[in-house]
Amino acid sequence: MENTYNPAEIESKWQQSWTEQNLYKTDTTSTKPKFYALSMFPYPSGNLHMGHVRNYVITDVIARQKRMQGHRVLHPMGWDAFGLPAENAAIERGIHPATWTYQNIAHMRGQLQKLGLSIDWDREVATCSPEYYRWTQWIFLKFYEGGLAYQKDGMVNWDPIDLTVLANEQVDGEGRSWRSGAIVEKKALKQWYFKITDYAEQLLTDLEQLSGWPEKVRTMQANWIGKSIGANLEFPIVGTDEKIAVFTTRPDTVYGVSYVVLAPEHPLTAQVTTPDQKAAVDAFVSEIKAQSEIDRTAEDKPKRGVFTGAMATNPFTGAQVPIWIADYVLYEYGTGAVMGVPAHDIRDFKFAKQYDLPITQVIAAPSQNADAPLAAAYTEAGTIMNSSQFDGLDSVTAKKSIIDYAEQQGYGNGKIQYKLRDWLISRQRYWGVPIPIVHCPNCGAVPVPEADLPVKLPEDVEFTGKGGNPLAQLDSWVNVPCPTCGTPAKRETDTMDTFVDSSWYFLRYPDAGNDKQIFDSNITNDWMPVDQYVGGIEHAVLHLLYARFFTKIVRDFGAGDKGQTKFLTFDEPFKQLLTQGMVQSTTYKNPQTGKYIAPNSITDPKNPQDPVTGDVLEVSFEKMSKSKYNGIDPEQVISKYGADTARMFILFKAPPEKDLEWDEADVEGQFRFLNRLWRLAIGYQPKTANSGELSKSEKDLRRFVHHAIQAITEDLDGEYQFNTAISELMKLSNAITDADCKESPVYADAIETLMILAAPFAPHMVEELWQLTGHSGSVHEHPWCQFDPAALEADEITLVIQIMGKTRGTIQVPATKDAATLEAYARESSITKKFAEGKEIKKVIVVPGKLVNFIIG
RNA sequence: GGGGGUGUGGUGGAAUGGUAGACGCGACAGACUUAAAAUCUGUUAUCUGUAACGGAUGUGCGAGUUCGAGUCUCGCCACCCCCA
Repeated sequence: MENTYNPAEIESKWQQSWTEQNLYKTDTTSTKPKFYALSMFPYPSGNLHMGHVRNYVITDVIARQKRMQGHRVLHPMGWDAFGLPAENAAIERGIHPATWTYQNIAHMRGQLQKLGLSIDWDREVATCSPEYYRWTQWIFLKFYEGGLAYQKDGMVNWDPIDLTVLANEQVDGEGRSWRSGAIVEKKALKQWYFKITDYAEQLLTDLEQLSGWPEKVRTMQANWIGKSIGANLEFPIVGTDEKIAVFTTRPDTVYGVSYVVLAPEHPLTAQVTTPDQKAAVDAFVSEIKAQSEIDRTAEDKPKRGVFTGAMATNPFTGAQVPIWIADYVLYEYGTGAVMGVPAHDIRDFKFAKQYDLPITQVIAAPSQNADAPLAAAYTEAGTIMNSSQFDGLDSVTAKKSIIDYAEQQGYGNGKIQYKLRDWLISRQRYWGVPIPIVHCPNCGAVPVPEADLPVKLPEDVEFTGKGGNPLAQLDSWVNVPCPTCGTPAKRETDTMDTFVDSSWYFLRYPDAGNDKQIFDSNITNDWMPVDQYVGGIEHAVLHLLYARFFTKIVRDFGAGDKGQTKFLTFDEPFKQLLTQGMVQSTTYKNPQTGKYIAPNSITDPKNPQDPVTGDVLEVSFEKMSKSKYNGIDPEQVISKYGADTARMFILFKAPPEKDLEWDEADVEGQFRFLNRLWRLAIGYQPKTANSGELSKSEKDLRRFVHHAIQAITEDLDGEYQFNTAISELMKLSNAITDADCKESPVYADAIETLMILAAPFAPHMVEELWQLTGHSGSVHEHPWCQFDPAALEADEITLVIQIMGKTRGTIQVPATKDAATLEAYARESSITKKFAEGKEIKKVIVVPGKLVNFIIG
């Protein structure tokens, strides 16, 4: 019998064996309760990194434990396989994007398999395969049919490096592309959009259903949707019949309007501008086009604008106010026009100060010196003033009264506004899902008939990196007859944002092989919603919002002939969400030059110095990345210590939602623990039961075993505290080592329990031990342990004695829940006698099983 | 500026309002060894003390509630994230 722990050998052996046994094939026949465990699928960039490992190991432990607990588990994996890096590889290295992508998938699948994940590979999907994107196109057609996909001319975010359009969600706080990092430009283009704004209210209110999501993610989504309640008010333009509609969240301040602002792009801008202001306005408009949205709207940047020469009437006061254009007003938001109330809005206040516009206060601050002019905008609630019949109302009530009045008088109406804007899905790139539309000179935009799907990507394409979208240059693909009238027509050459692909993949896994329809709704409704979704916090807004949006739309498709009114029977796709923290590692940075230094060029890690300049380096933990030279390759860790050690380390080192600091010494610690576990289990012989009363040490060990079962089961139940679960495994292992009843069946039972409890965490090693210790079948099919509350009862307890709430010592007493008995033991103890000697005991607090507290005077 | 979060030993982190620091890492000491590695044993919050049992302080800071607060409440401070 082999008796040293050799991870490399046993891991590959069991990975192969499990595959041959089909051990992780999804159970589709039993009546067990279902559990859908899902990891966010990876982009096949070429190599697995530690973030992936953490993500998939967490999901795997959950899946394994749920299986042992008697669930039928769906635990699939796939590839978010469209996207720019494949196309860039094609341009740089002359490899076709498909070849590059499928090579990467094959390589990364192999890396994943080395982790010992209990994945059902029969359900693998790749979003770039025609079998998959056929249904992405089908969804698009349904969207189009339902008016949820539409084309619009718009000012779009243009990435000058990737030569494509980006969604708002893909532009970061500095106005840079999330992928290329280039400063995004504004460009007018006809683009395809999804009407996510139709679902804004549902996406907001249904957040309340998501009690299994981190509060943080729900808040971020709510902020992104950005609901505000206000009014559209109309300001007639003096000397014309036109009116300027403004959206405001503060109708209560309408009597304080001192000017009206149009967005520079607003169609009325050109119309109202007077001849003598035209030159200034035109110059300003062209200047604004170059600016990012962030620069235009940030509150701490100076606000700039130009007077158009025209005037508008405030319908409430009859006063005439100037019409301006300004950088901080965006055409896409609201009505593209705002009213300027300098006294009660920070930006308006700055603007008015800068251009010397009047500041009229209409809300009194509670503790304000009545005569002093405002030093800054007062944006809080208060009492209305200078507002005719509304004077004296509090501003919150006045908001509603003024909206009512505006509606009566025909000045405007109440309006709910969302910050969320429609999702721009057009991308001018090759490696994505072709939008299934043909543009016909007679019929306009014509959807490709469902029977003709998929519209396949052509393969004979040249990638030069020049001239934009390669698809648009491929005449043989572009030129097709119109599906309706047969006239020569042209295919849409835009492809879809890859976030479209990942917005519905979780609906496909339950019926991944279906080539007749997107999925059988009975099967998907059976498995969905996902019981536990695990992934990175970086998707808090983008992917998770889009996936929720898609789920609601697909739900509303209806199933017609099946007599169902809804295609999906649930509102939200992900019941529980776990956002795992980053994996960080040591970085060395030269504070003088700001450069990161590779660890292998540092001679003394305890006193790190720049090998070139000799400067003392800053040491910190940062997210692993190539540019910081701090990446740890999962494959190297696995080949050195084995996947089980890597799994244990990553789960033990930090709670799952927190950042994890990679530390080789801690990895070795886990390797040592697995070795101890190995030696412990390998030496035991199952004994036949000996009847009779258990000895004290047997009882103690049994209590320890059942405590561990309880603690680990609770740690894995919903809250997922893997770190404390593993510490319980260690404690149990320590207790077994120290036990002095090694011949007892209790001892054998303890070791067997330890193996079962450790199985989800270190699946290979435990499987090997299970077999070596004479068990048949896989430990992973063994039922999870049940704890016996009776076994937790101790004969003796440790009673804490407190005097005036301060712990003074402990005594061992026979276990009882009776408060009077416990108090009596405590009164008798030498501790109490010492501290309460000669004093009156005024009050006694007894917590059964825990403590006795004496209040003395 | 708004919203959310975090703050505990040398270190990662544990603690249903009930013995703060579980478990691990590191460090120190010892056993084994010619030696090292591996393994095993012990010590390890701070200050202080005795012959010995010990005592005081301690969860960012300051208040409060409570017999009792790392945990609950209020006010600060620092850092992080998201949105402006």
